[in-house]
Amino acid sequence: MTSQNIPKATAKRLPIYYRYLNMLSDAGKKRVSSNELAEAVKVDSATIRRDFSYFGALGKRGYGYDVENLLEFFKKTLNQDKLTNVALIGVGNLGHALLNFNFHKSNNVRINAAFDINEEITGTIQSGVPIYPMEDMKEQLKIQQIEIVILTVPANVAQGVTNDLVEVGVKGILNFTPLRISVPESVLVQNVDLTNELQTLIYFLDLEKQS
Amino acid sequence: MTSQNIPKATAKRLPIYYRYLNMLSDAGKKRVSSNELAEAVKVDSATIRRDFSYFGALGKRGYGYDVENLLEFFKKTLNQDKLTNVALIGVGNLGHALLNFNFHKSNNVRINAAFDINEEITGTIQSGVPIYPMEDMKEQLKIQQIEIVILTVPANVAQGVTNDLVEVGVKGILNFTPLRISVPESVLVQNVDLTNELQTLIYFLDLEKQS
DNA sequence: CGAAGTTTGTGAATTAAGTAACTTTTTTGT
DNA sequence: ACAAAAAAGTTACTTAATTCACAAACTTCG
Repeated sequence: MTSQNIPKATAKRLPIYYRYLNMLSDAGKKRVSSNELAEAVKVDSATIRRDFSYFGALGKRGYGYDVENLLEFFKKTLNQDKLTNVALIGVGNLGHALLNFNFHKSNNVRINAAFDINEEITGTIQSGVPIYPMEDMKEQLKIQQIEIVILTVPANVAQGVTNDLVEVGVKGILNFTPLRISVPESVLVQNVDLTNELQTLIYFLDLEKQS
Repeated sequence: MTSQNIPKATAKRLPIYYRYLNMLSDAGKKRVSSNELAEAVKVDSATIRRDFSYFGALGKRGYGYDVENLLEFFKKTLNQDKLTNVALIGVGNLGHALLNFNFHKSNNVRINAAFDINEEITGTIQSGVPIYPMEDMKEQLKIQQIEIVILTVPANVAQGVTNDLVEVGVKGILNFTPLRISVPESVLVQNVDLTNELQTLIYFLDLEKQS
C-alpha cells in the first residue's frame, strides 16, 4: 500500500504539516483537527484529510489527530529521525547564507563539507563547516559518502560540476542555479529559482491590476 | 482573450522560458524549435507549444520560433520592460545574501530600501541599498510607493510585520519565512521555503531507495 | 517548381489534483 | 445512558494540467 504512489502534491506538503506539528507540540497542544490545521497552513481541510489518509487512518473521528502521534509518524516518514549529511557546492553569496542557515535546527540535516574555488576561504572553517578546494570535491564526497548536495555555483560551471557529482554517486541535488541541469534518471533535482519566484509574483500582480 | 485565464502552471514557467531565450539571444541564435527548448529547460515540447499558444500564434510552422520576437514578447508579458521597485524586510543572514543577489541584472527589479531592527546596520548603505530602522518601514513604503516586498524576518514576528505591510498597501509578498502568513484576498503571497525543498528532496530520495 | 522534411498549433484523451458532501465513529454534555 | 455535536475518512464530482498524435502550414533542397 503506502510509501510509493503518494501524489507528488501531497509529498510536497508534508514538510509544511511537519513543521506546524512541531510548533503545536512545543506549545503543549495535545490534539488538533483538520480544520485548525487548514487555517494555519492555508491548505483546504479536505485536502489535508485526504493527504493524511494516504498513510492510513491517523486520526480519530469526533476527536481529531493526536499531535504527538502524528508528529512521531511524520518524523519517521520524512526521515527526520536520522541525521542527513549534505555538502554545499559553491560558497559565494548565497552559499554563505545557506551555511549560516542552520538547517540542522529545524531539519536534522547537517552541512558536512563545502567546496569553492576561492583560495581565500578554502582550508578555513566557516560556521563550523570546512571549506575544501573544488579539486578535492570528488574525493571528499566519496570518502564522506555524501549523496545529497546543495548547488550554488555560477551558472556557467553548473553542468560541469553536476557531471562530476553524478560520477561520484550523488543522488539528489538542490539546485539554486538558474540552469536546468541534465542528470541521469536515477538522480533527483529540486530546483529553487529565486529570480523566477519574484518574476512570477510580479506577473500575477500585474494581471490583477489589469483586470 | 489573453492575459487572464492563463493557467497557473503555465505562468510559473514563463520566467524559465524567458531566461533561456535571453541566453539564446546573447549567443546570437536566430530561431529555436519547441524541441530544442524542451531539451534545455526540461519541459515537454508539447507543453511548451501549449503554453505559448495561450498567447496566440507566436511561431511559424516548419520554422520554429524567432528568438528576438519571442524574447520581445515575453519581456512585455513579464513586465521586464519596466523597472520594478521592491523592498527587503529583514536584513539578517538570508536578507543580506538577497541584497547582493543582483536581481537587477537578470530581472529588471531593484531593491530600493531595506529594513531591520539591528541598530548596527540601520542608517548604513549595504550593497547600494539604504537600511532603515523598522520603525520607518510603514512611512518609507508609503513615500516610495513600494507594492512588492521580500520578507526575510524571523518567523515569530512575520505575521505582525505582514499586517503592517498590508496596511500600507503592499500587494505582493515574497515570503521566505516558514510561516504561512495570513493576508486579505487582494494580496498575493509567494512562499519560498528552503527547508521544505530540502526535506522534500530527502523524502523522494528515500522512496526510491526503498523501491 | 514539386516533393520531402519540419515544426507548429490544437482537438481529444489521459492523468493528476482539489473539493464538496456524505457516512461513520467518537466525544461531550445533560 | 442518550441525544447532539464534532470530526475523520471516503465516494463522487470537478477542475487543472499534461501528453498524444495529427492536420495544416511552412521551409528546404534537388
